[in-house]
Amino acid sequence: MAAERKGGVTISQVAKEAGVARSSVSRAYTRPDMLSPETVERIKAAAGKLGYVPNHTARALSTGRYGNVALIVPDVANPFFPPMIRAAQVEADRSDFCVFLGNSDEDPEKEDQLLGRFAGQVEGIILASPRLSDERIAAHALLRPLVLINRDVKGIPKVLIDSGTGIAEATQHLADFGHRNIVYVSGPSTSWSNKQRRAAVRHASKKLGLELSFVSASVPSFEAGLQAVDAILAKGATAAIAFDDVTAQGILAGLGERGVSVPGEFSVVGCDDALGPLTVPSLTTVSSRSIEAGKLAVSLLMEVLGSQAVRDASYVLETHLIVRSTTGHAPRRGRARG
Amino acid sequence: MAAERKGGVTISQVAKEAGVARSSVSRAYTRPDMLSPETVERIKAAAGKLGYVPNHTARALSTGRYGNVALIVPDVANPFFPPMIRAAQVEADRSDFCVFLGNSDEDPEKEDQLLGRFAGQVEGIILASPRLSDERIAAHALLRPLVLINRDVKGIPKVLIDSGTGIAEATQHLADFGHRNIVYVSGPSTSWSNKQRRAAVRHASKKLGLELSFVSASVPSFEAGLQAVDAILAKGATAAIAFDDVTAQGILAGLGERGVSVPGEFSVVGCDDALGPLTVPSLTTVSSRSIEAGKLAVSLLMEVLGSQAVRDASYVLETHLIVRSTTGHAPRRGRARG
DNA sequence: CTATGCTGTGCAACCGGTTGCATGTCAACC
DNA sequence: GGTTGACATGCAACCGGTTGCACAGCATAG
Repeated sequence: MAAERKGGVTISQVAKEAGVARSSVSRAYTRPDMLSPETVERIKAAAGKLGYVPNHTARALSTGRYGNVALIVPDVANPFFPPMIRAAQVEADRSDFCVFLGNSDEDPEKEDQLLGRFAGQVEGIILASPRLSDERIAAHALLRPLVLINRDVKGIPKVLIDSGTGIAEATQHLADFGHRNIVYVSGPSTSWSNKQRRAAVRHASKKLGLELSFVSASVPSFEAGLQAVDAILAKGATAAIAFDDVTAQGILAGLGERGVSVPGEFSVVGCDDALGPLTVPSLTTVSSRSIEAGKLAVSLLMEVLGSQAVRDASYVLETHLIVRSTTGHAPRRGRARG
Repeated sequence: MAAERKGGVTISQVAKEAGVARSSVSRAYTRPDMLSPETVERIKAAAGKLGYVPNHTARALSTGRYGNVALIVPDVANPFFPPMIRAAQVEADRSDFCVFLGNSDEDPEKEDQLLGRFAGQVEGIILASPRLSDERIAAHALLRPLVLINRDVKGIPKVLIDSGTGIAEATQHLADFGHRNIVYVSGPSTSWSNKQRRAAVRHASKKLGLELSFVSASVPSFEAGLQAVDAILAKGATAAIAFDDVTAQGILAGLGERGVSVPGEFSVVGCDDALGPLTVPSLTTVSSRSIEAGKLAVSLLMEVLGSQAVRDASYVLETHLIVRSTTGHAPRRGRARG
């Protein structure tokens, strides 16, 4: 309870107060079993009296264990990431780790820089949906423990969200509703997730005998979705599966503008469940499991830090379709194009 | 380009390589003007050859300048915060600072803990919309530089988003459309922003001669908005201003369920512009300026770090109404209740 | 030609912890 | 009863930088 001055109480002050050596104070915290119970007691009492708090930084310097991890994402403001960040944060907390957050702005260069800046003060790094090349990722992984989310690089531990399963369900769902001609509105070509989703919808359509076309919304945004609508309608489809929810919302807005009712005349499926049931009408989508991914990535990293051995573990999270209000029966006859 | 081993190159190795003392290597980076240009040159060359990178942690230990700041928010996943976090991140980056992110889960206790955990390794902390008591905040501020966002504690530098101006515009906007009876759907009672918004709508209504009632959605969530709808309609109002966009979305959904058309029969205004134009119909709302707030808070913190003197600066950000599609003319006659 | 001052560099202490090793104590064992 | 060993604690070096001070070299002033 003593009034602490700026900078705080040090181990030496506690040692003096308790009448022991500095090393004993240190051990009272790190290996109390090495000391007699009474000594520990006495030291803790002195520490409490002085308001001592171990200095994270000093400890890190001598042990090399920083007690920090970094999480780097392409865009904090993309609704896909915040839940993941939050989960990672909570999980790290359970191990008494602090989380550095980095925002790469979708820029590989920036990502590289951040990796460097954090390097000196974290024990491990989690890279979510990295835009960096496989080579650079591998190079960084050589220097310090790295865990990837939604990226598959040989030899590096990773957590993958398999949106393929959910997309397959979505395709089946549309087929069940009688849709015979659908469109996949694809996202960034460099995205691992986009590749996976595209492949899944193709595979499922083939199996179900649906006619499938592709429309590209190079960046996943509301505007891109909006602009894709004409191309989508031109394909003569009655339903669309979008790369993500934000794109899907754009598509919905575009359909609205053109007087196409959803789900009466056209069905739309999103991906990532980034918006929840918040929208009107609420979007049928594929669960993202980003929360579990964040949590898992941290615990995987902790595992790697514990034993050097774990290298190259992979977790794959399956996803599922969440049916809400933007999908319904295919219109009786292929609808007249507006 | 030399192959670095885990742990990295140290100042001593560079010193040996360059044939100088360790202190000179240090000075080559921190105060090159103290050294002859050739010496600096030689040291940098040696450093480059060895792949030396100054160790952030060691430097922090001896200087007390950590080069890190912490940002603590109540809920990363609340769409209000990610843009702010992102902006803070970017701004910190410009000063070569790294950002720790803390998530308090809306829990004062947790917030206190985080503050403690970060204490040892950051130079300053930004507390966004804290749930902590004024006393605890003041206590922490005594120990280290603190900047607040959306909280007004005497003597502590802060950035306030004045949603009052935007709310006043919203009220005027509704009055212009002929609404005479409106409802404010309030948020958490402990929230500084909620108090402010409530006061603003009251003040504006009085000035404009509008009839105003209150409905409480204790937590700001989609469900809370949904559940508030009956109470709102019971007031006989033709328009509602909600504490935030998420609540507003809930209200829209509830109105939809009851067959009340928006904006034909009822107008809704949100606050924070957290969802952008993504929704259908797009929400009329009050800009949040959370991006500027994040940026400003960091630069204010940097200022405080630079000179001990700045204490107790305040920035106030005015907000404005963003008109989209959920507001319109009041129905001719007070609508028949559903 | 000696006193004075400036410049560039090195020495060594320090930041606040951790940890290998040495020392001292005491009980158990042969 | 002296040896052995377990246990508790202290000493001092170390982590990788920073920085006050001392000192050497040289130029300028008196």
